Amino acid sequence: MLKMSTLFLRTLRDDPADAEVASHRLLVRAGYVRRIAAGIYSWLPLGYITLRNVERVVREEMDKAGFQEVHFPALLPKEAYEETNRWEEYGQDLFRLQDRKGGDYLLGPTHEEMFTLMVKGEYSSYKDLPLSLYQIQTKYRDETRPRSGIIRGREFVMKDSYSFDLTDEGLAQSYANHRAAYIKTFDRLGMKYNIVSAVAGAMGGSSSEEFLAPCPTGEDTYVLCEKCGYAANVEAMVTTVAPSDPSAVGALEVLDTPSTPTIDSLVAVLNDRFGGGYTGAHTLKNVMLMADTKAISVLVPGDREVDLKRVGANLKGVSELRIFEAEDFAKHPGLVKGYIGPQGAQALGITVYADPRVAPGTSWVTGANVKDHHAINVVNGRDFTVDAYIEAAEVRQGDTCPTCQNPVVIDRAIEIGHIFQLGRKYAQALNLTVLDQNGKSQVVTMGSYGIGVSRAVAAIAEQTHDEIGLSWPMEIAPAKVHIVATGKEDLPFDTALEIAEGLESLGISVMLDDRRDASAGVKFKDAELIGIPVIVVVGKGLADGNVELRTRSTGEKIDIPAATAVESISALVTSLS
RNA sequence: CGGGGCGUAGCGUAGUGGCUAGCGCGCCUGCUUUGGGAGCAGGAGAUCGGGAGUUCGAAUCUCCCCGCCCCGACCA
Repeated sequence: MLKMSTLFLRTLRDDPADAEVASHRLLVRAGYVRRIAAGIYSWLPLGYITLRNVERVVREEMDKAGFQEVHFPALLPKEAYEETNRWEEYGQDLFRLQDRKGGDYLLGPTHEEMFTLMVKGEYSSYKDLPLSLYQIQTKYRDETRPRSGIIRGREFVMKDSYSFDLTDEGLAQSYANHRAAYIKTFDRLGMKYNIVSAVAGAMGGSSSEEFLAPCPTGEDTYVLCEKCGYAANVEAMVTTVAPSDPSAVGALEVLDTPSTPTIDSLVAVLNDRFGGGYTGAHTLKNVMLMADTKAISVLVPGDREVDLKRVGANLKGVSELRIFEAEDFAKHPGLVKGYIGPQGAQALGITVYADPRVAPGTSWVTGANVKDHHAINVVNGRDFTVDAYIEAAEVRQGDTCPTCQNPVVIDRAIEIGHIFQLGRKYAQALNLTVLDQNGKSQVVTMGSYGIGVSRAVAAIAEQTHDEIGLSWPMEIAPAKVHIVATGKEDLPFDTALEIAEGLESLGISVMLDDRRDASAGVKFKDAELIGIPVIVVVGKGLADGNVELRTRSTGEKIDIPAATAVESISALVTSLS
């Protein structure tokens, strides 16, 4: 039983000045966490109980799914990470340190290497597979910009699992098992979430999905079709375009269009000359990018910007992507800034990528590759060649759903889980093989699955709080019932304690506000701020033999007889669970 | 890393060159009060983020450094 007279807790009347998002503000005000440094937090008793409750739910669901818990150190030698090249690749985000002998160590940002090596050390037969292992660990990433309190910290608690299979089909099954376990986990945690397609990324995994908790302060943007339920990370959103018939389009014509280096200026001149009817959507924007050391051109309709995140996510094997700079133009004298067209781009050694909207047969107004000149009736496939199609244009509210053609909405969310099929990258790099039925050595295929445990605490707070404070789902609240004793006589305090003991004997956790010196108002405010789902007030109602039962989330209040309070409270707890 | 804001007691803050750095919350003592962040009286608590400089005098002006928050870039 948590007794507020002795609980290590101090609530704050004012919002902390350095907290902006609700979860951060309220978790600090209600005495759950305290900031130690940017992105680094301490957990006070109430916060730590809540965090452990989330951990407990996650652990129970992983165990139920047949995954086995192990535990690695957070402090790791660099060797394994060198073999997979991540000592370098992870860059500045990796916390590195040295021991007294000058040996290089890191604080684990994720543990693919260690799991792979652990399995390699123990197993060597296909008969041992499939296998799924997990851990709940403190992870360290030296984020460029930690933010939003514990939503994006530099130290955070994560559940990471890894599956090991002989075949691709086996991996697909392990992936499905994890997906199902995640659904159960997040349902139990009382979260609203969407499962969205994500981009597998440069490592070539075939399937990847994110569990996103919708919330206005979330940092991930995703697309949702409210009609058919299609959901995708913005990077993974697919564009569908009806085919177009170019036969009616006249021949390419070059126009003298002085001083029109921007889409707007070009549209104005076109409308002036042809009597209107042109918009940015009729023009073709040619954005020049450097993909590592290669110059590429990306074609999008003139009314859309190129979304570099989408291009980067969909361009395989490119590590750095950036907009052309002055010196890049200097190296490509064939490109006339402001008047670039895709006609003949390949002859200049440029690879042409086009957004699906720039479909074969579509006709455009675009640069003529001559200063102050544009070309009209420029047809894809007739007047220029696209080397590859790639999702490149920004996604907008109202774009067409790829499965049902309904307009999609764009929403913000917090990423609380990510599952993906890793494939053989790590097993290959670290030489994790098993013998198959034929005695032949086979590289194992892996999946990797993560849940942000500490982040989930914040995400739940974001989704459930109201103007007056936190409001936890039953499963993770620091206690199920918060009993407030008011008045100056002993009776309410004695009665409250009796009820509390009665509940605890039924296995219902209780926080008892037994402070003699705090006024009723203070206790009520604290109870609302702390957010335990059931609040019981034992005070003046006792004169009529009653106590008051409140539901935190709805604000509903009813009087119940004190004599049968334990039963009534227990029933309410059950109904809210 | 680019842009913006900020740093004064545990928390929220006032104080643009001049007296002992002010106020509210919280904390301690006493009395009173006890169903919506009570009242009165007394009290403790601050090297004004750090360093250097200008000045008779610096929380206040100048320079350097550190830290924090927000937007963007970045984030297996």
